[in-house]
Amino acid sequence: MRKSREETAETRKRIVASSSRAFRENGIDGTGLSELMQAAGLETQGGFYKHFASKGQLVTEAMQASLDELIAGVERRTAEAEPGAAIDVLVKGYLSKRHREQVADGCPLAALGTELRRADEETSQVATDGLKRLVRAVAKQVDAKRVDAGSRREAQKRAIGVVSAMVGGLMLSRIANDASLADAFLRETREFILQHHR
Amino acid sequence: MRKSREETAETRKRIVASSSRAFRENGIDGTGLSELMQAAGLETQGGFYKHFASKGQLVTEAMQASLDELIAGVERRTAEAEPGAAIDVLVKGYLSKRHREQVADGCPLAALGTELRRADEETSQVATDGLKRLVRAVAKQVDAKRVDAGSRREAQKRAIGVVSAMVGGLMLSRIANDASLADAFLRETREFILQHHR
DNA sequence: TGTACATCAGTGAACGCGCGTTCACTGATGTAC
DNA sequence: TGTACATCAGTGAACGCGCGTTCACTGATGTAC
Repeated sequence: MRKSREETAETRKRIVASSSRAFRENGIDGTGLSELMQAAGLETQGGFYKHFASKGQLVTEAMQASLDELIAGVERRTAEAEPGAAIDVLVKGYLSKRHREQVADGCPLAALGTELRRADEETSQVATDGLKRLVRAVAKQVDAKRVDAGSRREAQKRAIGVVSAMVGGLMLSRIANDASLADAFLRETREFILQHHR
Repeated sequence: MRKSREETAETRKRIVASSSRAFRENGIDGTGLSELMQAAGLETQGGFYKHFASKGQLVTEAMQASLDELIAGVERRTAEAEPGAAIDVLVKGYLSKRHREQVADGCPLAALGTELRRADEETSQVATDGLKRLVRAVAKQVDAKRVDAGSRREAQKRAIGVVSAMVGGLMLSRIANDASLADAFLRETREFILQHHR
C-alpha cells in the first residue's frame, strides 16, 4: 500500500489544509486526530504518524498555513484596491458578515485567539510571527500617502490599534447570539477604525 | 456526612468561584471536573452532581459570575475616577500589564472569547448579556460631558468600538511571545482608543 | 426539649467513551545491480 | 531494461489515560411528633 513520493506529499498537504480549517471551526482541543484524518480522505488515523511527530506539530503547521493565507488575502485585497481606499477595503472585508460566518476560512487569530495563549512554544512562535506580519501588512495601508521614515513608524503604531479592533470586533460579533448586536459590532467597529482615517 | 444548608450553599459558591478562575486560566475544555472539585476543596468529584446538573450548567454560572465581576470592576473604577478622566482610567486599567498577566482574575471575553462561539445556548445567552452590559458600562464613560439623547446613542456606538479594541488588544498582547510586541499591543491600542477622545 | 426517622452532601469506585499514540502487517513504490 | 530486495504510506487494532457521568454507601443535618 505504499504511496509514491508525490502522493505522500499531497496527502500531507491535504492533512494540513483540512486541519487548519477544522481547528478554526471546532478549536484545537475540540478536533481529534481521527476526525482530521477522515477529513483528509484517509480511512484510519494510524497513518498520521507517518507524516507528523505529534498533534502539536500539525497544530504548528496548520497555524502557519492559515496565517499565511490570512496575510496573502490582506495583501491581495489591498493590492487590488485603488490607492488610498485600501484601508477601507481591508477593514470592510475583515469586519464583514461573510467573514463572520466563514470561520473555517477566516482569520485564525479571531477563531483561535484565546486558545493560542496556551499553545506550545513552536506554535506560539508561529502565531507571534504571523501577528507581526499582519501588523506590517496593515501598516502599509495606514496613511499610505505619507511615506517618510517618521510616519512609517507612526503607521506601524496605528496599525496595531487597527488590528486589535478588527480581531476583537470580529470575535465579539461571533459571540453575540443576537443578530442586531452582532451586526452592530461589525458596523460600529468599522466606523471606529475608519474615523482615524478621515 | 451531610452538610448544613449554609455549608452546602458555601460549597456551591466556592465551586463556581474557583471554576470561573480555572476556566479563564486553562480554558473550558482544558479544565476537568476532578480539578475543579479539588480546587474547591472537595476530595472527590462524585459530589459535583449534588450541586449542578452538568458541567455545562457550571460553565454557564461561572461565566455569569466572571462577567458580573468584570462589569462591577468597570463601574467601580470609573466611579472612583474624577469625571472626564474615567475613560482614560478604564482603558489604561484594562490594557495594562497587570491585567495581561492576571488571566484568571481578568476579563472572561479576552480569556475565553474564541471558545464562547461554541458554547451551549444558555452560556451563549449569558455571554451576550454580559457583552451588552459591558458596552453600556463603557458607553456611560464615553463622551461623559454630552448627555442629550442623540449623543447617548453615539456614545453607545463608540463604546462598541472601544470594547472591540480593548478585548482584541488584550487577547493579542497575550498571544505575543515577544515582550516588546506584547507591550506594544497594550500601549498602541490604548493610544488608538484614546485618540478618539482628544 | 427529646426522640425517631428521612434527607442528602460528600466519598469512593466504577461506567463507557474518545483522546493521542503505538505497532504489526500489507503491498505498491523506490533502489541497486 | 529487467529482476530482487528494501522501504514505507496507509490499515486496523490496540494501548493507557482522563474525561463527564452514575451509583451505592455513610453519617451528620433537618423534620415531625
